[in-house]
Amino acid sequence: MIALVDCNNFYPSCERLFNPRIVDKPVVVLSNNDGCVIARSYEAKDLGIKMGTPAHMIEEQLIKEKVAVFSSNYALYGELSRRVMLTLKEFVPEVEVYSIDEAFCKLDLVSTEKLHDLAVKVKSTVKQNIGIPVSVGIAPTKTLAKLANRYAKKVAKDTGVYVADTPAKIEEMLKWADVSDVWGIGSQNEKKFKAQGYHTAYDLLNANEDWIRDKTSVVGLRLLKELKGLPCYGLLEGPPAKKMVSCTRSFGQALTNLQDLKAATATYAGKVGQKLRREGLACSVLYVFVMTNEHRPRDMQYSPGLDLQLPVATNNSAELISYAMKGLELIYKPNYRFKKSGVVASGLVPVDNIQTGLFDQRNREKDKKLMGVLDNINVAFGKESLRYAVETSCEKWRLRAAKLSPVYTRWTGMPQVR
DNA sequence: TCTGGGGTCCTAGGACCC
DNA sequence: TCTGGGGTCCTAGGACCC
Repeated sequence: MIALVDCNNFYPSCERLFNPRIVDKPVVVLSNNDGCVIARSYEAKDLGIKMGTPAHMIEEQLIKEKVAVFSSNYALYGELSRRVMLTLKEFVPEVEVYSIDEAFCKLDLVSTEKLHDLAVKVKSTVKQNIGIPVSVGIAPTKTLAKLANRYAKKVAKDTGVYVADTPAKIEEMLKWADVSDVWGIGSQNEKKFKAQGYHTAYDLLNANEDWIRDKTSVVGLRLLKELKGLPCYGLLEGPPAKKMVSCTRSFGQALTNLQDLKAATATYAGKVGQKLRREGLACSVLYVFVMTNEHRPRDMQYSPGLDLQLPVATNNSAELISYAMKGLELIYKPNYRFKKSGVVASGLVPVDNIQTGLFDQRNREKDKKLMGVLDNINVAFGKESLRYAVETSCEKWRLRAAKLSPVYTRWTGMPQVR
């Protein structure tokens, strides 16, 4: 059996933890740049605030309904997530951290009678130790466990736990679930399934496999098997090797001139370097892109990108920045209002496995030391203590984050009592 | 009237996830 | 004026090889 433990309204729950005044109030958390709503408390959901709604479109409602609004504070959420996951690992040895707010746990060693009690215990311990409410769904496969978790949240609310360990309990859940509730069925496939007359997850059990295969490829077939209780996905312990690393951002306001774009994009390239070094990886392909604002149809649109093949795989910020700048110069055209740019590294290889080039001029040992120093200084003295000149910080493109709460889990973010 | 077969690799685009 | 960011997987089709 597999459990899916999922934090309830994770980001709002994190904000509430250090701000008891908003415990019963509607809370929303905004995306980067304070753009749109990406997390809501139950109270905010009840007000009809939808996921992904642009904040500026519901500004009046937020004020009128006295909704507590926060910019996203990933440093805080990441730390609380880490603590929740540590607590889970005290109960179960095999835990797959699936995302910032959920984890699969393998429960093969737990007898059937004890599953429910264990789930209840996990839930109360996380609440007691960390302060974050979670729901637990238990079932024979990952896909069913996801569904059981949803069922626990929406139907078995009193306990927040649902154990789908018998055919009857699985059937009850499948008959309740809309096809769009199933893990792996997004909006496109929802349309296809419903047009064919499949509305609930239960309807899918008897669906024609050739049809499923034709419309949704092997992905759909696996999903079907999982719904029938035949596991296709095992527990993945430890994160799988990364295939790409990126840093892309919308700007606080549109940028037109090359210098501003360079400043922003160089910063992203530097960040990519940092991330690669943290993972012990180097990249052999670097993709750079800029984008105009597609939400402004009357603006001229131009969203080019360019792949650069690097002669020698690298994670050196200076080198990545210089390639990114070269790419940017090639794709840049004046007079467009650019809203976003980004840098994506792929062709990743472990650093100790880099093929050196015959004509390579760089002193890579020296580079490595320099990057080590750069990273250490930035860890010790805060994020951007040391950076390359081209990464000039600039109010024009800097993200908006007007409603950022403190990182309460750091010394500098501790609430003070006067 | 007739135009092989089998295979690999790469890429763009679509769909999905949180 | 204001609409997020970071990922993964699969497929079809083209290029290329022998």
